[in-house]
Amino acid sequence: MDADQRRPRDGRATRELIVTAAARRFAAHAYEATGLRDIAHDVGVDVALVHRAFGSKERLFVEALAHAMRPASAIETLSTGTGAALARRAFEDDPECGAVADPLALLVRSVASPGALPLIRDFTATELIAPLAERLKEPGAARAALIAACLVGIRLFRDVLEVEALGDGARPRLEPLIAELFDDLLTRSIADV
Amino acid sequence: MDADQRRPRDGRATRELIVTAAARRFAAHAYEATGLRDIAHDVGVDVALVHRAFGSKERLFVEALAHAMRPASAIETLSTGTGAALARRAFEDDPECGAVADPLALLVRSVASPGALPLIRDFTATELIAPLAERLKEPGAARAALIAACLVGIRLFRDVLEVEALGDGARPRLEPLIAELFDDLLTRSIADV
DNA sequence: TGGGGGGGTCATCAGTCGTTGACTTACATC
DNA sequence: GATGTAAGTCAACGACTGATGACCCCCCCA
Repeated sequence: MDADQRRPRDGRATRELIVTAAARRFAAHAYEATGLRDIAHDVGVDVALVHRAFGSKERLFVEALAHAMRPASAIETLSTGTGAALARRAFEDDPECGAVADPLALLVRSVASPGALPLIRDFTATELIAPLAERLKEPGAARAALIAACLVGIRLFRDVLEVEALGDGARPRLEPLIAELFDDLLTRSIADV
Repeated sequence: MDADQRRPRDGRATRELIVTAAARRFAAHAYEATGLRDIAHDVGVDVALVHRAFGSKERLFVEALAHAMRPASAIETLSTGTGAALARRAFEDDPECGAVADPLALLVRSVASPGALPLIRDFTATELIAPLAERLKEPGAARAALIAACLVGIRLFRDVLEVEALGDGARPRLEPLIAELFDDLLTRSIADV
């Protein structure tokens, strides 16, 4: 962008820039499809610096994931929200995350990327499902996982596969339906065996 | 495997072998993570042959997708089935597909793989949602897309992310719940605007 | 004012990938 | 049995990836 005026040599600041750019790249394309060189170019910096600042691409990815999580409302919305709030997340990014990428978008894009898989697996279990689970009535983990799975599935179809039937045009009719669905999952009693 | 005894030089037969091996590989790992060399090795053949037989990796992928679809019951189950039958597909591969890989597993693994994305996008729209849609009551496309999205989401969490809460242990409690969910999606009236 | 440490760059490595074209071998046909 | 054609192999290319290590230079501190 602004080519001539040099950025001050501030390690912390550029680290922040890199992680933000990485989060955006990873959320817009998949893990494999995003090169360190792309991220470096966004920041206006050499690849080697990106690599040395985080040690490896994988480390940078988890850092980006954590960074996107930081405006903690992301999970907050998911765990305290009603079915309606959850249904909203099926159609749009968390508005609270501002400049940072929505962690849900990040997850959806890079799920099934072999390199990112173990990272996302861990992230999903400890950061997404576990905190959500302990706020729901038993069996919390199952409810949480089911809701998260459907949420991810819908966003996958909407954002990645761009399925027409789930486009913005269908939102007015579908969002209430999905809200009811999620409310069901949140509250309906689940029979033992 | 059997190193010394050569397979007869039958182009059609080896083509079949290649496409089958490809379907299995693509269903077990992601598109990007599967190399033509892996597939060639499975069949016991040179990479160049695999490539020349299908023109490109992408062509081989769509061929594998179509091949997995062939025991057409895959879509049949999805489109004629009740919520219970659909819920079953959330927990296991279509038993009808036999030696061939379940197209759903194939789709789940490679969704979000940048290389496979346009192919899967097309496949999902024309082969999965469209035939399913025309058998459901209005709005069929929306119902179909929603069910498919949740199905893919759940299998993604189960098979790829290996989320514990959706493991086989939880199946007895969850499958009926999911069946009710899908029945709702199949039949519940959807309000206009 | 002069080191020194860290931010930043550069060239390059090692590896993998899909792809290609020239080559060899088996089989079916006359 | 010669021959044409398709099946299959081999070696290599070019592009791209993440990762290194040597290097430069700015800025702070003594």
